[in-house]
Amino acid sequence: MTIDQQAVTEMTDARRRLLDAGARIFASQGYSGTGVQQITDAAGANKAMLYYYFTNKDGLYDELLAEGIKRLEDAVLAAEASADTPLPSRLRAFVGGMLNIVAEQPELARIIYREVTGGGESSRPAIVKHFSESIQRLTVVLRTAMESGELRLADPVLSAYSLFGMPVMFISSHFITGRPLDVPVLVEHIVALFLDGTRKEELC
Amino acid sequence: MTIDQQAVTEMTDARRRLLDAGARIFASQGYSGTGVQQITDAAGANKAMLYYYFTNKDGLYDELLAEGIKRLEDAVLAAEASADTPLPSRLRAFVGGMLNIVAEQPELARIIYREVTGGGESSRPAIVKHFSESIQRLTVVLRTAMESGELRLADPVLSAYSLFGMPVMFISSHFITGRPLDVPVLVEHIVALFLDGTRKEELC
DNA sequence: TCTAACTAACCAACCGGTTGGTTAATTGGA
DNA sequence: TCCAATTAACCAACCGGTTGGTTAGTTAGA
Repeated sequence: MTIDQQAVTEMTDARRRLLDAGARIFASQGYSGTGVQQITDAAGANKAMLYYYFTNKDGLYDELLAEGIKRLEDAVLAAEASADTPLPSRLRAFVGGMLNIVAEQPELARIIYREVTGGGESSRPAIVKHFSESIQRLTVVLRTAMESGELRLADPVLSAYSLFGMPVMFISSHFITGRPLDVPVLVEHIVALFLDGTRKEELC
Repeated sequence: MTIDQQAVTEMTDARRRLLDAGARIFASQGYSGTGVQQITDAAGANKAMLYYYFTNKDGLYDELLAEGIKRLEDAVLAAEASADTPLPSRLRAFVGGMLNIVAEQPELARIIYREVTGGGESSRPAIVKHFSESIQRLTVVLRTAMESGELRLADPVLSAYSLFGMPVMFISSHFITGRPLDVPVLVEHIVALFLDGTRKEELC
């Protein structure tokens, strides 16, 4: 058992180490700012191993992007498990999902959000696709809520972008300042602001 | 007159061409993704000229950052000229200022926002400083409005981040999709959402 | 003549990517 | 059971090209 496990887990050990080192260094230095040698050194592997497992630098990067996107989509699906709960809790699940990934997988998250916020050097199709699908999915939720009278009539697409922008802002700030994210507090604040605004006197 | 103007404007002509080309290429490819040769070729200048005028690649980049930050701060100051107008119009001035710079100086704006959203390879001090000052300035406005009863009591710092995040999201989306920004519509939408939220039934 | 503006040619270091080959385990046929 | 063939995993050395940066010298206008 121990032998088999070692055989299975350690066989592709270098591969995993390359992915981990790549995630760490790409996250902090970006794509062009990171050298292949730097990754393989950090992974304790020979440079040729990167080409053996990932064909080239882009291959490693793409696999990291795919891993990150999969994580994000899992969170979206989990949030959609709350599809028949009231709108506020659905929004909480969505926003909380976004923030939790950053807390759990900060390096993958940073790579992804660098691309999402236009920091990428060339817009990767996989990112653009995921991003526009997320906005669209959120748009549908909001439009439905408008039609059922839960939300007032407004442009659901613009509303989706705005809601999306708030957690992204906190995430960006977390990356550049290094300060921790208090997820429950942020979720509550964002959803409350999105639903009820900040003005005291409301038009009744 | 023409001679003097030419002397003044054309003397440092290569310098300006380098700045322009640098802005264009850094904006689309990022710092590490851009080569010095690429800039000087695009500027129609010899490579050594970049070192003559800016000492090194970083010098050019820093000057572009400074130029962009100055632009942003001019806009903030212009927005603060409306300091004694009602809160909604002050917010409109602030958000409109952010969006207008993107429309007017898209290349400088993209370089700046790449840094702001954590897309930079290393957090440049000038950017972090400008960013935290902007948030702080907005926080003061919101806190004052809360104390005077215009806004309901909430965390003014979190509210400032959230308000900031909305235009930034539209800006990011504009950079990656290339779709134009409809500034007046976005300003109206963002300020309305920030003040009154999206919910239909309000608690009175 | 003096100096600011400009250039061609050059450099070491590094880039992403390849090569040819070694090692150790796995497989399959006699 | 034993051995030959195959395979996955790994590595040192190297490739052509590009990087940021330098230098020594030229041009042209005041």
